[in-house]
Amino acid sequence: MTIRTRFAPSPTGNVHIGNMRAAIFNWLYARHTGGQFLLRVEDTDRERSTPEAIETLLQAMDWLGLDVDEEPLYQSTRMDAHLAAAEQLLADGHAYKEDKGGIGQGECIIFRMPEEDMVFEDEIKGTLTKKAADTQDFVIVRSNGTPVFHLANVLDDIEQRVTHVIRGDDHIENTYRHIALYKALGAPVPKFAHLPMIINAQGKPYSKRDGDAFVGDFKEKGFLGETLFNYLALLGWSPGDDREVMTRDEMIAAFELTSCKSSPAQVDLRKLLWMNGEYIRAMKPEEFAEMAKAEVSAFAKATADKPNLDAVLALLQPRIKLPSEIGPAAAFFFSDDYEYDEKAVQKKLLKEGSFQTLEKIAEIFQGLETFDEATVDKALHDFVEESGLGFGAVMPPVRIAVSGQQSGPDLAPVLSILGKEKVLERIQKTIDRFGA
RNA sequence: GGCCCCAUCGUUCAGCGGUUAGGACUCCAGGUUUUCAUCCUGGCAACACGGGUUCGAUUCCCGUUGGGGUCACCA
Repeated sequence: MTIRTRFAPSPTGNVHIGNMRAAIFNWLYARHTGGQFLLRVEDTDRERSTPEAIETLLQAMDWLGLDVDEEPLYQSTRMDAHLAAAEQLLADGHAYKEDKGGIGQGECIIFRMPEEDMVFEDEIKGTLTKKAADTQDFVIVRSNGTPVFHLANVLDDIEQRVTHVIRGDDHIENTYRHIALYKALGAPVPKFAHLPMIINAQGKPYSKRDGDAFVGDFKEKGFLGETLFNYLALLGWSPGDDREVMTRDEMIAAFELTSCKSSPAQVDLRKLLWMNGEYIRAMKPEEFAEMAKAEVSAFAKATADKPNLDAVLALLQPRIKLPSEIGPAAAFFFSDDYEYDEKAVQKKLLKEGSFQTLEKIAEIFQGLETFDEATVDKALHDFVEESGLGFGAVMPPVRIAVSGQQSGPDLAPVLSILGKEKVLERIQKTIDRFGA
């Protein structure tokens, strides 16, 4: 039997990472078993299920690489089928009508829970049981004639021939109802796997009400889809060994429902950030350049004598964890208008001998035939040695002079990329400005 | 409150009766002969508690405590 899993979100606003994590596990399991991964959009709440929300959802899935094997099923198209099933349930004596009062008017259809105790084998949690006395009949069709979640959800899972329902463990209580529904409908009961919740920094599960942790937020902040996928996959699951940064294929190969944990996990933004850095460092230079394009577009093309962009990016790639760090780090390469970091100036530049040093360095650079990295590096080292000043007295002033910063990539390549002329110009400018 | 689920370093993932309880993130120290980042080395840091079962429990069972879920004509 081909395994079929599904992701069944209601497109009400943004999808939070708890939901998306469930989607990832469904996808991973389908891919691992060579099965199919399906999408069902539970858009029966017309108020909140807007086309924009659906578009946002689809984009988030695409960003994470969660490809589906069949056209999405839109639940709103299934209302007739849902109601027909409710009528059948009524006819079979599995449901009855009642006026429960309340705001509604008239009768709703209520499903009759079986008298027996219930038990099922959860793929993750193990044996789960419920006494008949602890279950209650529940509404499947509202008095206004619309189907309720439980009915629609089960019917659509039957329609999509879902074999494994993998969802958050906040659905455990629902599962007893759903199993009863499957049986009353005469449909095979799928396997269930209940994932532990992902909790926020306050220890509370993410929910629709949470104002943060939307998938799109992570994209906007510059996290890569691959990073979030990998990180989320590791929340509640592990390959059983010490691997953490893994390729998609490795995760697919290693994924098992039985190796999922059943205790909740908290998102650690610091580790996510670290992992993003890992993915960025692993990028091919052209991929990194593509990503950086937007970050440097503001200044990289405007300058006629701009330095080699590829060289700058090569210097930056190992140093950043988010694309947003590229712009600020690259700016001084392209603009002479860089700001001088006040603290750096105070601490490292306005020191005894700094300006004499800068003048000497300028003199030495002036005499260099070529200005490639190795030459510049040698010149710097030779000067340090001959002058007896030490690196700490030489490098910082030079760095501040050409970049305004007290930290950054290795100095020699920075100088080489800027070019002799620019470097001399900037050293002179710095002396004029602060050395008087 | 009833019912249900959960419980290893601050976080995360290992451990599935006998281990110096391991890896990763974070943090700290040192190194890679300028800084920051990377990289390398080392370090700090955990089995919630109490009973059992057992020659022996982090591991199995029960209870306590703590956390969470669920009890809708929401999904």
